[in-house]
Amino acid sequence: MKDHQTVFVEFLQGRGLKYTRNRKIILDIVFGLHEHFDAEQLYDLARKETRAMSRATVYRTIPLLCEAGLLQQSVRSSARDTFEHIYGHPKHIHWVCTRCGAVIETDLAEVMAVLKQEAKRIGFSADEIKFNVVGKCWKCGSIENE
Amino acid sequence: MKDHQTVFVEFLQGRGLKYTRNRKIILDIVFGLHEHFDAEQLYDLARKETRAMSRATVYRTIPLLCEAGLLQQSVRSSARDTFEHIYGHPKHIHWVCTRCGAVIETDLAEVMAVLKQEAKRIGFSADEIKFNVVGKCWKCGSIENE
DNA sequence: ATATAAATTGCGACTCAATCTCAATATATG
DNA sequence: CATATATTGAGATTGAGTCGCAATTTATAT
Ligand SMILES: [Mn+2]
Ligand SMILES: [Mn+2]
Ligand SMILES: [Zn+2]
Ligand SMILES: [Zn+2]
Repeated sequence: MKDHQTVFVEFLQGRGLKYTRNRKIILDIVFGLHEHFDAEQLYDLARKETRAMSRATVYRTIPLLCEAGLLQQSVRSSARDTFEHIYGHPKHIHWVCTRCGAVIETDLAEVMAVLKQEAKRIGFSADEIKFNVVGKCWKCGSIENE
Repeated sequence: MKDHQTVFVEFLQGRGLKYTRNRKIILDIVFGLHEHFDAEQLYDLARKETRAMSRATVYRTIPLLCEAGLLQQSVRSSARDTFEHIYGHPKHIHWVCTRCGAVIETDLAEVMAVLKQEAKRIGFSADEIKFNVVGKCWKCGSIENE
């Protein structure tokens, strides 16, 4: 399996785009982070690497990473898009607790079998899977009243 | 099964809120519509019923309907939240085509079995399910190059 | 190295969905 | 009717995300 940098470089080349210093910084942060993050967090981290980094560049790089199959929009939280790197990671379900905000992840493998069959049936070629379940985690579910 | 109006009235009562003329208009539109819609569309339709209807009221009523279990945020499209009434409707997967924008729906019943088991295992009480698959529909998938 | 063409960048203005403020109005209850 | 409380519309405000543009960087060719 190619590493994420190779994937990105090849993606950029195929589009006639350049693997620049700023894009490298962003890529490294994205694959160094192992939680969900939003654009602002990514910007803050990138700013620590170099002062020559603007929000615009961050916002412009995110869709490139998504189109390269490296990043994916995840759970939308408090009116912000959040993201997570997906390259080399198994697909998973997000269980989002509406009380404490926790996001639990569980494997999606079992569901994938059913899903692939369904995709074949309707002739759909799937790129991204977003499976979010909203409710209460085990901790918050037992509280109920306060 | 209670009708949606009863559900809403009881929900409002339980909160010490009132079943007003505007809320009734919005509820009726929401359950008269059978496609996904956004707040602006709902506002436009509500305006046809009465001029005494503001965007603020529409935006304020939507979360009430969601909390009552009648409405659910659906696929987010062109930077807008879209919604669909869910009360009395089976859960379904959304297959979103990135080329033509089509949203195909298929039943989620088969997946639900696996999901319920998983929910039990991690002690999560699920309220909403959002299962979106992004990719290309059968029509757009065969185009590829242009 | 120098020249040329093309892509990238930061800055800050801009967009626009969604939220908030607040005074006027509607509603429920007794 | 009187009182208390919830609702409402208008328009201001917020803020995530986008865009235009001139300056800069990068790749490639001479
Ligand atoms: Mn995740
Ligand atoms: Mn639907
Ligand atoms: Zn929780
Ligand atoms: Zn399509």
